[in-house]
Amino acid sequence: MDYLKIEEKWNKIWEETNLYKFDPNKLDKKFYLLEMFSYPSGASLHLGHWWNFGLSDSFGRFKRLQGYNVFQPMGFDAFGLPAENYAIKTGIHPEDSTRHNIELMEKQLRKIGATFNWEYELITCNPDYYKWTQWLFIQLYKKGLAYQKEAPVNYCPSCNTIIANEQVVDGRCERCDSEIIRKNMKQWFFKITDYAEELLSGLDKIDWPEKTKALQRNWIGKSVGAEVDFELENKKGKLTVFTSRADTLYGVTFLVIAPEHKLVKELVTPENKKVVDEYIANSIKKDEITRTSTTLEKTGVFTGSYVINPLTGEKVPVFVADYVISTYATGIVMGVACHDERDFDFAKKYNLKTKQVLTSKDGKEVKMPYCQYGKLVNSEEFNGLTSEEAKVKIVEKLEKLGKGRFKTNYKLRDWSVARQRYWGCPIPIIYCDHCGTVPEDESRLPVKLPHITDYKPEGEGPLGKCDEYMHTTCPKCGRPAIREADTLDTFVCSSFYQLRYPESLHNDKEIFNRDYVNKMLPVDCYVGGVEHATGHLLYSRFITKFLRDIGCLDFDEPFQRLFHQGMILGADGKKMSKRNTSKTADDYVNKFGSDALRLHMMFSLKYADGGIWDDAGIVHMKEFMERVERIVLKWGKLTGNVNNYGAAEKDLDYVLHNAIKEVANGYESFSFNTAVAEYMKLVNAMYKYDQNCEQINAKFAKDVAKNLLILMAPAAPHFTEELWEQLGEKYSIFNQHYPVCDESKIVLDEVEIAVQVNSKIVARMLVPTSADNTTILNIVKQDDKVRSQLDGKEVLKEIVVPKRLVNLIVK
RNA sequence: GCCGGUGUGGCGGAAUGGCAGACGCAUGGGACUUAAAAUCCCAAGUUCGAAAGGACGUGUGGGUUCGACCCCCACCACCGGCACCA
Repeated sequence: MDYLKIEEKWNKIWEETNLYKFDPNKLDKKFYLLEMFSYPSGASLHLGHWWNFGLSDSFGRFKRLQGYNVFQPMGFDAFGLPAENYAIKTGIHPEDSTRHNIELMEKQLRKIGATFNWEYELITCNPDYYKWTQWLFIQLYKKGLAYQKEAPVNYCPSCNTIIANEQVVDGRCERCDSEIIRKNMKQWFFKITDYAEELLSGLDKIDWPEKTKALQRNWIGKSVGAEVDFELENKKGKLTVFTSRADTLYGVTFLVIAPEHKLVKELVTPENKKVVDEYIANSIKKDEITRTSTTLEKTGVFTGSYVINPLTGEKVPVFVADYVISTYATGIVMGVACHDERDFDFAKKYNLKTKQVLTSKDGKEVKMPYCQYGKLVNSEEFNGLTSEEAKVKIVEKLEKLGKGRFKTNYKLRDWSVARQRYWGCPIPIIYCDHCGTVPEDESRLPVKLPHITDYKPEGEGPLGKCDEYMHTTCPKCGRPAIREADTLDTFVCSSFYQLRYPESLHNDKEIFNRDYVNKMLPVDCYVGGVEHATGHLLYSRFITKFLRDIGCLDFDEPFQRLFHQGMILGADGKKMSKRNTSKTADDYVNKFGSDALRLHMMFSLKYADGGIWDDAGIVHMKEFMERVERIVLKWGKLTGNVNNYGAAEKDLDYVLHNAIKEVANGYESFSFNTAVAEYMKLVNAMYKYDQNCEQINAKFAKDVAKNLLILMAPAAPHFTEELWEQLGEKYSIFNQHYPVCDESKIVLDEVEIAVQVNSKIVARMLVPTSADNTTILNIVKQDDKVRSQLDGKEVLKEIVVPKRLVNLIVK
């Protein structure tokens, strides 16, 4: 078989006959399968793309055979730094290079022969798409969820832009590996923190890998505790701390405030000012150099001020120390030297007072610092309570005194969305001298990104240099006004694309139709890498919940099921790239065909784990296909009139129906390797039957051959379609229905059981599958070998595991 | 440090608590052939044994169970994430 020819042939026919067209009117059995769309980077498609798109496509084809109306759209996340950096490197305008790359990638993606619904293609840099990105921004702005504030941001001096927390890896830029600087800048944020609790609790109702849920939980970082107010000693005012260990409140011997905290200035007494200023200057510098080191010794300086413990009335000194983070909770921490590791180190270093307020629950002596829960001591009326009890009782008392309250904190920060770059979605905000900050009028959307030539990033949005873009009129008062020069983080663009896909064709009136989106979503299965766990996957959930709250849709979660593929790696164990693969996907396709490549990928590595690419087996996959071809063509054209259904037929039927069951299980769980193994087992059994039967039951054999083709269709689409035609069957194999497993065929009449006496196997025998436990025991006990083992001894206990094993325990 | 995951032959990898290593690669052998290629078949965890057969085997140590790769406890190694989060 000429694989290249048949691939070309069927790709063409499938396209011309619209075989995979999604029917928007048949939604009762729709299946929305989505693969994370990709950046149109300049490189040509490599094996990793085949791995990602080809294999999830096989899953889609399997669902199609099961009778689902599969919706599997494809598109491009076309804005953003990679596309722009590539453009800067090559000197070609981002728009031109992006369009060119999309064209190139699209052509190659089509070659995979995947059943993508290209007619729904989305490209995020198209005005008819980013119109809705801007619309979304405006809705968030109207609800107060898009806002500007002066905030410390991660600034990459090489890319000349602010980047999100998620894009900082070990204090470095994930793109260019430069050291990140912390800077205070006026920035646009989305208030994702408003949804922290729901983003957390929603995880319980979706079918996602535990790993990913754990990552998000960790990232959201819920911490239940209390706020406690400490009055200043000699002045009016108070310092509020957050603690999850209110049970240790009686043990507070100092307070620590973050160097960047606003109140530091007020706390510093004149005689301490010089030291404190120096310390702050130092720690801010340290921030830039080694922010992430946890082994760093705890340092700090005394401010000169004291506060009063609200319960004990004790005077407590206040320190500035950079082990306290200004952006988490209140930025002030109570120091309990005896019951916190860090506070202990700090107190020891500066010779501060310590006070033990906890002992172990069982009264054993404890070693300092004792950080576990225990029993309270030195805590007045709370003595004797457990930590768990005291955490509640103490805060209740503080509430009565008006000096504290229960409080829950989250590590999650608001989402920084502005980028000082050119190639992104323009922020639809206008600054008017009379009206202030005004969102663009929705009727004037999209705010088009101008085609400019000087797009090099220089710390401020390059759009600022484009007068025609910047100067506009205020949508409120009509007077001249200035536009926002920044563009949006691409994660904004990709936070709702799954909602827009179903209607990308025809709805230019609204972001999507409410009824229709409710029927099409959530996405039934979302496939993509785990690297987006705390980025895209969290943002999409947030935006979905927001759109629900403003009445655009009625569901809570965008992706019902999520599956992460593993990554396919080069010979050096590193991410696949041109450098570490000597052969491209095209090389393999040309030599063995795309079906063989796909089958080999499915079989040789676990989809969930990935691993190092090894092409050694691919030639054998081609041989396997030839093996299939020979037997299928032989059996499919048999004309004998033997109608016997004997032991051989029964055996083969067993293998077939077992395969029907296991192949389905394999696809459902993305265990493609075991699905392919089942094909091989079935083919082996067919050859055996072919050899061992003098006369072949032609009708039966034909049926097995056809079933094999249908089972294999998702894994080798062109190949099976061609054979299907050669058998004279009607176009197309993908209109067939996945065979039904006849359970009765995979139950054997007789089953071998092992008889154990005291856990030692003494005999093996055949018993009817239908026999119940009593019958089996009777048969067993009559057996000579068993009787001799029992030797008249009394049976204490009989265990019968149907179909497998009998165990007699004797005295 | 905390959270999550993984650990099975020379290799990729299978096993609702029930004959561990399916299926395949690499390996060895056989049939067909003048020969080779192609094709088809067989063997194969380790170890002792000529063989029949036995012993040991799923990172380590315990436990539950008639029975554990699988469940529980402790530990080790590797991978991933978070990391001074109060």
